Amino acid sequence: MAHNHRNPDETRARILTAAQESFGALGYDRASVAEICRRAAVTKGAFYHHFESKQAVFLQLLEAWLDDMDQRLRTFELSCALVPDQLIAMTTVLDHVLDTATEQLPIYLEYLTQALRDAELRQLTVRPYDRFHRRIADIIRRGIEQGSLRPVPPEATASSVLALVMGLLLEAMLAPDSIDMSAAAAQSMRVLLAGIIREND
Amino acid sequence: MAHNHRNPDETRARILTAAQESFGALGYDRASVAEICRRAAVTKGAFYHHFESKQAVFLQLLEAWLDDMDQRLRTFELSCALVPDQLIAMTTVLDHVLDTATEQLPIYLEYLTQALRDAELRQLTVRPYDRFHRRIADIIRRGIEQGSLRPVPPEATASSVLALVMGLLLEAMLAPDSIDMSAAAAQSMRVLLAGIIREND
DNA sequence: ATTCAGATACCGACCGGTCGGTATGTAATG
DNA sequence: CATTACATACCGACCGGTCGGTATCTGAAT
Repeated sequence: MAHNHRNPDETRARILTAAQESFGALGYDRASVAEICRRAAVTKGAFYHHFESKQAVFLQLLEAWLDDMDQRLRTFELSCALVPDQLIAMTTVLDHVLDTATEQLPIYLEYLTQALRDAELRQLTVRPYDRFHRRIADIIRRGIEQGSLRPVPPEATASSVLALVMGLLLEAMLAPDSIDMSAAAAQSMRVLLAGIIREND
Repeated sequence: MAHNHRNPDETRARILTAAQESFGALGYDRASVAEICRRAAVTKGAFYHHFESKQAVFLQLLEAWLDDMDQRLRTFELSCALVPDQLIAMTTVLDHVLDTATEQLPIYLEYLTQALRDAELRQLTVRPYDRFHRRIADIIRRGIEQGSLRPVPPEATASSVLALVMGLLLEAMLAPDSIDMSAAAAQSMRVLLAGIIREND
């Protein structure tokens, strides 16, 4: 091989990138460590020097992705004065998700199914989801306080919003070429908002 | 073995059931043919006598599931005079999915993830999905005609409805013990409907 | 400035085990 | 007796992970 000896950071990064590509293309089980190493132009020795196991690599990727999503959502925390506008604006996060991760999303779904079978892994996966949920519920609460939303139940409504977002994501994966995602997302959010907005005109 | 020699139909059914359980519990890749056979109290010979491959079994289960869903949705075709009531009623399909298949839900997710990667499977999955979509769009069109819905774009709104349903399904898998699913689904649908209903009171 | 010890980074052959699938046999059925 | 319906033994590919070894670097003692 002798690609660029002695650059542990870059080696690590290459392994992670290769793993992400392999997982996305083949799924967790079918993406073999050998394949990942091939793609990263790295030997198994290097792989197991930097990571404890195949699952550890996947976990790292998953956490990084969730952190990225969380950070992105946080940027919209106080972006708009009016809550409805903010929720509409947040749908643009979907654009990024689809742009950068359309290929990777299936493996995160698959991992989710595996996490559902393991109590420990489940917690790890569900916690960020709950964070999203709480964040959105807070936003809705704020909207109710400021009077831009009707007094809907915040938690249940947050569930609806999240469900809508997740569903749109699924839809985009199933029919990626059908329509403009950002428009569809904004439209859907507008429809849903129409039901909870307090009309003051 | 000598369980009940010479009952091909039952053997076939047992294999399918065992496969569904195994896939649901372990996922497609980890659910080995040997494990499926063990669970079905059947040998590999029987398995490969009745089915061409492991994937063929998987495909059969997938088609059966999609057909079942489609049939169930069809029963609501003309159940209610008013379209909003009909859409609310249709959320009860989610009850069935959750009631009878809580254990099997992961495999449904796996159906999706596999379909996302495999072109052939994708078509197979997308077609019924499109059918659902068209069905709902028709219902919405009917609602607009009968005046119970505002003149929203039917296709886009159908996407929103479907996305909401799929998202709720995902949510139920993530947090199955959190709340009553049927209530949450109906509530979400009501919120969404509030945005497209024509108020005439 | 040189040496050298120990840590770090990496190599690649190899291991036990599992996998989907097959070849071949045999017993029941019609 | 031909066909169907299984059973059993087995195959080669491949899997995640290990291990003994090597190359490269760091830093402290000389």
